[in-house]
Amino acid sequence: MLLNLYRARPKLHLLTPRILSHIHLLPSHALKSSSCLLEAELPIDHCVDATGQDALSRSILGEAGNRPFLVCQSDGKEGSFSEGLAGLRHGFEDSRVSRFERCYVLARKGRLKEMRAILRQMIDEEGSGSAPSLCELLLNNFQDRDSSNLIWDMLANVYARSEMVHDAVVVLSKMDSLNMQASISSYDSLMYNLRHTNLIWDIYEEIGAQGISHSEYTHNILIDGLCKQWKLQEAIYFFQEVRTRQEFNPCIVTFNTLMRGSCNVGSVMIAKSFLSMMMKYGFLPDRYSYNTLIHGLCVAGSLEEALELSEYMEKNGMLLDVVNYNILINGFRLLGLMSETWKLVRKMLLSGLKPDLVTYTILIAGHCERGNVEEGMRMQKEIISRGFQLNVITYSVILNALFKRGQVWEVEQLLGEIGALCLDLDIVFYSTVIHGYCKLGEIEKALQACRLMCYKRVICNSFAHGAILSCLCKTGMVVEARWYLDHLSNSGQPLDIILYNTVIDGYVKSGDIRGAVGLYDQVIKKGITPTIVTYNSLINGFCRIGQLQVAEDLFRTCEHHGLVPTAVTYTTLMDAFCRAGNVDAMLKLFDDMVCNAIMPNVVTYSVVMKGLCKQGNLERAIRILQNMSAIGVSADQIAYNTIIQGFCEVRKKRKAFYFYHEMRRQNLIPSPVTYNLLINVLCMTGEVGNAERLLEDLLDEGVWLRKFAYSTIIKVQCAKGMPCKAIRVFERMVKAGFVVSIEDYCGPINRLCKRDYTNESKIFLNMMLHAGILPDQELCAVMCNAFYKNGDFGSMSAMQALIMKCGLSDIIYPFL
DNA sequence: ATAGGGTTAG
Repeated sequence: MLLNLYRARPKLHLLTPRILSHIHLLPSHALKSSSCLLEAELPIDHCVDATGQDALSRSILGEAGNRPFLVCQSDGKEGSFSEGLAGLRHGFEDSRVSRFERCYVLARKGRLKEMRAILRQMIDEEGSGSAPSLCELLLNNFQDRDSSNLIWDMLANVYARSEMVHDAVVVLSKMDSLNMQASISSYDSLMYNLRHTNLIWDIYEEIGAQGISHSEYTHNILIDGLCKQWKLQEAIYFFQEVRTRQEFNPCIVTFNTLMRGSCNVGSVMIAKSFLSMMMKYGFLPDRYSYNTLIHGLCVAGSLEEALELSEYMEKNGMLLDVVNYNILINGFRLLGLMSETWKLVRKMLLSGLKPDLVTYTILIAGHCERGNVEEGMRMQKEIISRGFQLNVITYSVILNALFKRGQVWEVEQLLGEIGALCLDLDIVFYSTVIHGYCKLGEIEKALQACRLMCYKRVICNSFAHGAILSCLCKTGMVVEARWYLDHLSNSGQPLDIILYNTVIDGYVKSGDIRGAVGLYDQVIKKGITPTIVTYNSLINGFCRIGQLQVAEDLFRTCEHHGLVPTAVTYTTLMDAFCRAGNVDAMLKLFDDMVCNAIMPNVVTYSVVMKGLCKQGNLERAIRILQNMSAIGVSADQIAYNTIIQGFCEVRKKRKAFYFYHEMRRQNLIPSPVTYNLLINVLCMTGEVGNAERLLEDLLDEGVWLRKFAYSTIIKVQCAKGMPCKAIRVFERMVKAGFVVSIEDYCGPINRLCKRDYTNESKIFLNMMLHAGILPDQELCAVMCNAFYKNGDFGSMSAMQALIMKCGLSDIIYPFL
């Protein structure tokens, strides 16, 4: 589906402000006002943004659509859409009335299960937003009948359970106005479906106001909701309150819920105290109690205690189940101990349990995180061969790994597979894809995923906003990113610092330090606490414009604010010092960093090596390279390029090539920059032949080179009087698909003219004209002068004709 | 009940 939609969807423009204004989404600001939230909870057809307009969905669903009858509008005419709808409506009436009739019969006979099934089916067919019309139907056709209260209540109940909370509320309020009382079960269901929102309190109070007595579930639902909203304090307070007022008898589920809530906010201690409280109440912990605590311990990194607890559980006669094993395997994964996981899997198999999709997902995620994507992919194949259907979480994990590895082809392949499965893709999936494409610079693809997400009306959250913002920044649309951010902020959503960081960095990257500082001021004004990342970006911004003093001041500022500088902070400043030529200051910072126990990483070491090379201290640079791998930081492409560049700059070819081979021995793929450096150093030291051979070898290997590699050789060949070879390399360059410009011809022609290879320079000129590029005045002057110097007056007059034709003014001849 | 996504430096 995903890929199909990519192709089939009419191409919208880049994310224009008009569209952007419609993809801000409701969830957080919806929490503030109940009416908005109810809109937000609805499926796509009834989602309207704050202004009540929804241009994007109109443009997709057609102007008339408040229900997604996509088929009806296939010819694009509004008229036919409404007619089609009216026709469908008409046909519905009878069946709806007769089905309600059956419900009344069943209600009278007390066959409530069958009655519920009919309502369930009706609501499934009608979809969300159907409550007003069903209520009207009931009012018009079944007023004053027996069992009405029951039918209405069941209708509210079924809506609530089908997660159509808005419709459930419509039915309940209609009931209220008709003096019918709803059951606690309907209120419980509604509360449960609103448990992620503030409205949970409103419903709870409504129950009290209606004078309906609580069920055994009511309090538990409220406590669970508060825990889900990370409001542990509030949950505990409510728990104590109703308990002391003796309105509530807690059960095992209550304690398990509170334990999970405690663990989720990182307090295993509090969870443990609930466990003992539970036992004081005379409850024995069940499987859920243990699993909750074991999970909490694993997430907190206390794997040993988690293992002890699971042994204790086993000793108490409770066999470990798949969930339990999964929790423990995940505990190993969280500590990066993938090599230990097979023991648990084996134990699991020996006790007759089979790993499930969750087990595999944990294992795949773990392997991918440790960089072993191959093993992850192997497991993917294994689960499929075992007959599992992967779900959206597993796919997200794998996609994320592939994106991080830059394996675009595999990504596309997998997206195609997923598209064919008609999975319901969720917000995490989309933000993974958007971020992934963004990082790879595939902005158009990122925007496509963005549009698809909006089209599917998947409600955006902070992660997805972040993905959109970084996408905009990366395309150079910082102004739009800022606009988007302000728009989010104005709609009342509390924005997290990461979103601000993204845009602040966007400003920095576009060279707009004032924009960056301006936004930083906004952050402070709003009372949002900046993070070290905020400062890192600002420091980088000032470094880029050469204001090192300000950058250093900022560095002190974050220490004052109690923020701990990271390797990025140090490395940014170190690199700035290095560029400013102050290698000693760079090394001093490096020492400070080590003294402050901030671990340098591969980027830091590369900067240090760059500085040392700049100082001519190549031996020490080599030692850094050796040391870093000794302490477990493995050198990457750029680290090797740095040292190779160091040696190239002092023309030490042997050493440069030594590290090139070393790089390949480490299974690192040299980058185009590596080859530029090597070819350049060969050319600069007169080894044109070797440069040519290297080029040939690389091309034979299928290596992708930059234009620089070709043009460096061409220039030297021309300068050394090898025009024929130069022409051949030039042809290869064109054949490789590079776009050639006038400069690419000027280089060789200048050099050939200088050495009086006028005939050969004419070949380059012809190739250039053939490519549709006209010479400029400077090039004509160079050539005319060369022809004049060599007495080639025929060519001179031909050149004159060309000058006229190109509309260039007269040439000044220094020789005349 | 258990599994997935974000910002910064060479």
